[in-house]
Amino acid sequence: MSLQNAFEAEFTKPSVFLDRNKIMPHYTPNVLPFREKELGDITRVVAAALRGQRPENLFIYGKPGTGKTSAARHVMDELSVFAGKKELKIRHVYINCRTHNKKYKVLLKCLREIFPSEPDKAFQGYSAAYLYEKLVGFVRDTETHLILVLDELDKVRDLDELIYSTTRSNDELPKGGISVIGISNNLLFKDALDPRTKSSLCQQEMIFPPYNAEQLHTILEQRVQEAFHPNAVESGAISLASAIAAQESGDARTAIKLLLRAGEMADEARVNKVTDVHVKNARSSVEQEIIMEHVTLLPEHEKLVLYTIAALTLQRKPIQTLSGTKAEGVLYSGEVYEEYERTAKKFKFNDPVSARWYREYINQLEMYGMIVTTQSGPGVKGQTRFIKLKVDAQKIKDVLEKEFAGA
DNA sequence: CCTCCACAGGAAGCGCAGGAGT
DNA sequence: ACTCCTGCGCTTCCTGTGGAGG
Repeated sequence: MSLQNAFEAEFTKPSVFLDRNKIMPHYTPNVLPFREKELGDITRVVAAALRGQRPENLFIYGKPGTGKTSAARHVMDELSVFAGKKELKIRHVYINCRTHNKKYKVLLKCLREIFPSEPDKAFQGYSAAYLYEKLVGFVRDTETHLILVLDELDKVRDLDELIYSTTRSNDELPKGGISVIGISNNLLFKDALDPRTKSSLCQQEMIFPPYNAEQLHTILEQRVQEAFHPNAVESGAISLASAIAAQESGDARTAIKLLLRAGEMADEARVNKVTDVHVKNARSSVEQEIIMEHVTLLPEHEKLVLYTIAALTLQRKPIQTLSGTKAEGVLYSGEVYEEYERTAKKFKFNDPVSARWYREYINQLEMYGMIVTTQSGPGVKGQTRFIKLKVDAQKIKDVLEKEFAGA
């Protein structure tokens, strides 16, 4: 009866997973199939540092989930190991520019990586010029080849200045130097750059093409071997997952996510085999997950509108016959707006948006695929739209209720 | 047929934050 | 560091549309 039994049950609960970590989205595998050429190219560029030359800057771009980050990290890790063995002065710092989206933040992150022993607040509050001098000073004094791997480079606001700084620094450095490996998934981004920045950053450039279904299949098979128990995944499941991902974007990350969810679903159902049915269900689950992430990023009042729709949908249990026949879960545009006004007040949000803007929100929610609307045909007075929720009402309500309460 | 209803969605304009220009 | 400008979220006002009802 005790919790010990519950723990025991959890502990010994059978699972299709051998090592779940190996199939998490952020796990970097140590083999990258179909990227031999790309790995070789990156290696060739950075290998200049082994000969004491400054590697040229490299710009990598390709769609999400094509292995750009994994490839760059893999090469750099290997390079560091090799350099360590040969006692060469080569360092690299990986920085994701989504969170470090300004020159200052990049410099700061960089210094903290290089001087981890300094107290937390070191460098905080110093000017960008000071940070820059400190970094250049480090490179000069130690004659290091420093390679900055800047992921999601297009997120940096003052990129021109950042690139200019690193380029200029190399003129002041007789030995050692700073190189940049830039990574972006925005293919148009390169053309919008300042010409000087562009020529500096794109001394070398590479494109990572999307994977096709066949390649995704191989990638998944290999991951399955590491992450799942032998024979725990049917080959049909792998085929379906790779087909879905290939059709959607050639994105290895969604393919992997798909199998992860499918595995979890098999565990929940307490079966020891992952089948294509699990993958099929996982697909909608992954889609819902993406939608849920999307929901939390919506503007406040758009969330309120969506919440209202969810609440009304739940409240209207089966079929309501107030004035004729209403199909299940279908709401009038007008009644939703009225209820939304009340909801907004209930949660202490000052003045609700106008009815006009509310309609704009409805259009947006439809575009996101969270609701569908249909024109009111004969049988209803006036011209209005019927609104129907396309995602799990209870889930939406729970998530948003928690959020409103927290705020 | 005309009118009212209950909306849809276009046009203009307003206040604000952030980027460009100086 | 200052103003200027622009884009964005939103309101106000308005015209359009399809059915209900007299």
